Amino acid sequence: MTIPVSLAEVAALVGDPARANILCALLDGRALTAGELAYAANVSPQTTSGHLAKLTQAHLLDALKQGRHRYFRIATPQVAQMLESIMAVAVQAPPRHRPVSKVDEAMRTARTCYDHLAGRLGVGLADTLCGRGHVVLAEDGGEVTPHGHDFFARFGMRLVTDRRRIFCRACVDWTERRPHLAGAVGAALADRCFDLGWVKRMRDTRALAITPAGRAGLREMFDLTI
Amino acid sequence: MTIPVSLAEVAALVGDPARANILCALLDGRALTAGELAYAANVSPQTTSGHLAKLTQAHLLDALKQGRHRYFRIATPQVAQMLESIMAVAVQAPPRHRPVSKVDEAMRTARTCYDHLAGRLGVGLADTLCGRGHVVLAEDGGEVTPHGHDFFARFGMRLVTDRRRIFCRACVDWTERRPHLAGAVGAALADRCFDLGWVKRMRDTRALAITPAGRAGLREMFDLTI
DNA sequence: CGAATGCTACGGTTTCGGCCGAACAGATCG
DNA sequence: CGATCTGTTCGGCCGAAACCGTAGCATTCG
Repeated sequence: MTIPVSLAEVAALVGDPARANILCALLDGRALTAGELAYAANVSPQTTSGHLAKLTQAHLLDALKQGRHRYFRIATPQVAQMLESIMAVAVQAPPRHRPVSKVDEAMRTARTCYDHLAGRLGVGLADTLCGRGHVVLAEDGGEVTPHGHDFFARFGMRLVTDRRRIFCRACVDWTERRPHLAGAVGAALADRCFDLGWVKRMRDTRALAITPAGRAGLREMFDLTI
Repeated sequence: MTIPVSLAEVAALVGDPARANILCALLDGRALTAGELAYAANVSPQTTSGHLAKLTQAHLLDALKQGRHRYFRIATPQVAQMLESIMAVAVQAPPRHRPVSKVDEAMRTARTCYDHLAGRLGVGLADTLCGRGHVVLAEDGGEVTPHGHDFFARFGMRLVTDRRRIFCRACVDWTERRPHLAGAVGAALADRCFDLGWVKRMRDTRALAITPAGRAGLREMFDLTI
């Protein structure tokens, strides 16, 4: 019975509100300092320090020392996927009171999800790609069609055939409750959108701003108006 | 900031040892009574009752009343996948002291994982299928090749092209630390093995017994000796 | 070299939640 | 209709852990 024990240990780590805030803040893949995370978690730096120690000891986070700062980031893609899957359950579990805040509204439009795009933007892209037969998505998997490979190449995406992350994966969007594109394909798509200057990161949030160029490009290439 | 809150709530539910035991006991997809779950969780029936109330209220479990018993089971495949992904992190997170017990040894050989096969058996099947080019597996996705479709048809599996679960999925095995077959294909493969009488469930555990017929069949069809 | 900054270590307080004993509600059976 | 079994509710106990204040160590800057 050693399995449930470690299961509970990891889940308990995520189960604390302050630590959940920290992990969510790191979900866009960037590395943040202990101070920034303390602000994100709404607790004092001392308390945050303790939490960060636990999270790194359990190898949920990586710590990177740089000068008098310490940068923390999600340790492995598995950890990010774990958090995603918990969120997928969390959003549809309780039909609870869920007030819409202003920040949430921006997040709902477009945001990063570890290394790919989510929100209305992410779901919209996935819809278009599905509708045109470039990809096929289901709740727990996905596939790029030959047409899709051609299209992605024309779009300027380099699909690396890595041994560890070949495939595209569906990730249930926790605001739209429908799948968006994740995995290697999702990451490449997001990279390309950043390179083209279609979207830009905003300060202090995972929400993304869609630039005018992005608006035009999305309409032209993907029939998409957000 | 409503997302991290619900994230923490769900994770905290899984984060209690007793509840983790309950969820693990239900991971093979069967429905168990409150009493059986109390035994599995190693706590009193009263305590278990409280835990079960919380889990069903959060829609992690389904409750089914039948006579004077109440049967509980995992509510949705998403919940099962969430638990799998947490375990995937849990096993590789701490290089901790991990004593090998006897029960664990049986589990390590062959067991069910929600609705598909895991352990040395599951990993071995995945290896063979990969090696022969019937499926391609990566850490976060998978694909059935045309040859694979033929082979599965010859093997007597009915691959339903359901809109919701088309694809095959890799599930990182927490004992072997390598992927085994999950998703619709994994479930169909497991079903076929049960139908052929190759494996049988054992009492009070998710471990599986491989029958003599199974041993022969696995060697003949899959070059596999467990 | 002192001062300021970023982070961590320690102690004490407080709150939260798991746990069991006892009592209660339905269902089944003789 | 009592006896028994399964499961739930209530009340009180107790331990674990989250939190902050104070203090201490490293790094950078004036």
